[in-house]
Amino acid sequence: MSFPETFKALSDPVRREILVMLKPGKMSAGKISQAFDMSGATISYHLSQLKKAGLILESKYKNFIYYELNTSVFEEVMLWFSQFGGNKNEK
Amino acid sequence: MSFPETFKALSDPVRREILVMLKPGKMSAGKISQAFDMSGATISYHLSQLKKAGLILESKYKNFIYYELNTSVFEEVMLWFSQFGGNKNEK
DNA sequence: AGGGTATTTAGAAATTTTTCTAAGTACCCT
DNA sequence: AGGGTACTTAGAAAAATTTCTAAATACCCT
Repeated sequence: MSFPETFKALSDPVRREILVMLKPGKMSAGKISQAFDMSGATISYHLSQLKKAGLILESKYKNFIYYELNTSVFEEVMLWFSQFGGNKNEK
Repeated sequence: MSFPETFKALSDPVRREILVMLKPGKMSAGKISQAFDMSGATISYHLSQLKKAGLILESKYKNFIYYELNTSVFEEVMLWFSQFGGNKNEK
């Protein structure tokens, strides 16, 4: 939820890859896990970090837990970056 | 220089604060150091991380080393974020 | 040249992060 | 109910990061 947490969450390559995987839409923890050569517990840990940072949302259906991007938090981070004038689309 | 390095560099609060301090322009290592309750060696370490990440540039004049933002790398990071549609200014 | 100032480098301690295995929880489905 | 699947939690090991002090480097200036 807090800014420092969000940046910490974004600093790990595995977590960034998860975010990219979620671009098309919801995906279950197990399906996400399959993409990595790591234990399910480790991926669960990364998902919890992303969730704590507010970057993803979770929902349950049957035996599965689905994760999806929370785009509003991305906007906040973008806003932080825009103070450095890096935003070419700025007026 | 590499993407993962850049995100790692941005994950630390001290380093982000340094970046904000550099917005108005060049500043010497010593002057930056004064803003923090840490040894000069520690700030030097953080500056080296930011430099390695390409986020800042260094130049020397007399007995001082000056650091300044390297805005082009910020743009690259913004670009990464824009894939998530977080950029409100996008066409 | 040589003392002084600014900053970095080295090496080690402290802290945090990442990862694993094993065990636990929760829900599905017959 | 009870076996099975999906996922998380706990606890510990391994790895990476942050910080410090002390020493080194580099340049200024008289």
